[in-house]
Amino acid sequence: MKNNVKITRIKASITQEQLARKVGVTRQTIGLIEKGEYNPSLQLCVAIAKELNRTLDELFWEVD
Amino acid sequence: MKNNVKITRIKASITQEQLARKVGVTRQTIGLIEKGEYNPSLQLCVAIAKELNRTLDELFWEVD
DNA sequence: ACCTAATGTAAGATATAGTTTACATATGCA
DNA sequence: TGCATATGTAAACTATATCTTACATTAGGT
Repeated sequence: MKNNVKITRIKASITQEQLARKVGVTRQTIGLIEKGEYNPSLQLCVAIAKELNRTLDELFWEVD
Repeated sequence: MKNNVKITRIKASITQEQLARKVGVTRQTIGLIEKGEYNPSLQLCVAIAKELNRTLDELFWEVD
């Protein structure tokens, strides 16, 4: 479940905590997704993408 | 959780059962995803997209 | 009308995403 | 050095995606 969330979030200059609040999950959940240790729900992926002004493909499609 | 899975699957001329087997879930799961009643995992979305020769965005991004 | 394949749907069980709480560590700044 | 913010991580809990089994319905073909 590798993805571009971490690099994109850092470019956007927001913390895990801020992103988590915006998309309605906890900081830990964002941390685990960034590490690729979770298989997040589609709904959450969409929320994260919108918050970071990206699309699903940009964050989650064929990373690596 | 509206999406383009059903229309894309039908265009590809395969049944729910066939798609389900290919991506490793049951027919019921595909049926509920097509109805928009599930919030599928990213992993499953990716598997479905690849099987239907589409990307995440084409099947799940800003449908409607 | 009959038969078959495809789909809709529902109840109970299981796996795992996501939460909560808590503590440790790293980093920048006064 | 000391403090505050950001992040890593872990255990126990809760919510829900997904499975299993089962039956009903629909549509196409003969």
